[in-house]
Amino acid sequence: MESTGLRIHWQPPSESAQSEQLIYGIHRTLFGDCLIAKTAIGICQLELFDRLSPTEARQYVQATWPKADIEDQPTATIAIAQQLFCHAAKDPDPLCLHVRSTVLQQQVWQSLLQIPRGATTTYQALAVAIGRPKAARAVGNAVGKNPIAYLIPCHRVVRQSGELGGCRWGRDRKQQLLAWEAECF
DNA sequence: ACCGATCCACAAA
DNA sequence: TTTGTGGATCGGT
Repeated sequence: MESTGLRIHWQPPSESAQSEQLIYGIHRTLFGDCLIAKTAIGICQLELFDRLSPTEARQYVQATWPKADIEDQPTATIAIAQQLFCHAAKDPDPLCLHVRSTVLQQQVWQSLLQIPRGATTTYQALAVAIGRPKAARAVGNAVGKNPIAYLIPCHRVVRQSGELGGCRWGRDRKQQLLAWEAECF
């Protein structure tokens, strides 16, 4: 319900060479240090870490977007961090995402957006949903490349066997997010 | 050609 | 019952 306003600008990887203006900030949240980066178009990165120092953050963002002109500007991202992990966020501002993806990644990530809050699905089910029933593993790879934590809810995907499955930002964090969502139902 | 946020069947303990 | 192992699978680099 909170994802009513989520517009996504998809960009093919072939355009990855172009340089961009990019600002970012680190913010303390319930789930660790949240790194948020955005372009003029929208949020292009949203990742969670146990701890992320300012220098690490800068290096990390620069490594992810080698051609971009980046600038630490937390005042521009703090509002996003605040509205994200809050039950009572009423009238959340519509957010815009700016993501670069392959065709499969776009299919998979769009499927992720349809998993309701508090629910989970499996890598296998996602594979079936996009018409590639044998590609569970490739789907897992695509899920694992999601650069927008929480808003594109990759944490809601578990193994067919019921095991938790992997997580780019650590299994603990995946577990935390799921527990939190189950709780505030 | 190699690597994965997978899955399944089947063997061994 | 539980744990381990090997093979199938397939997109990304």
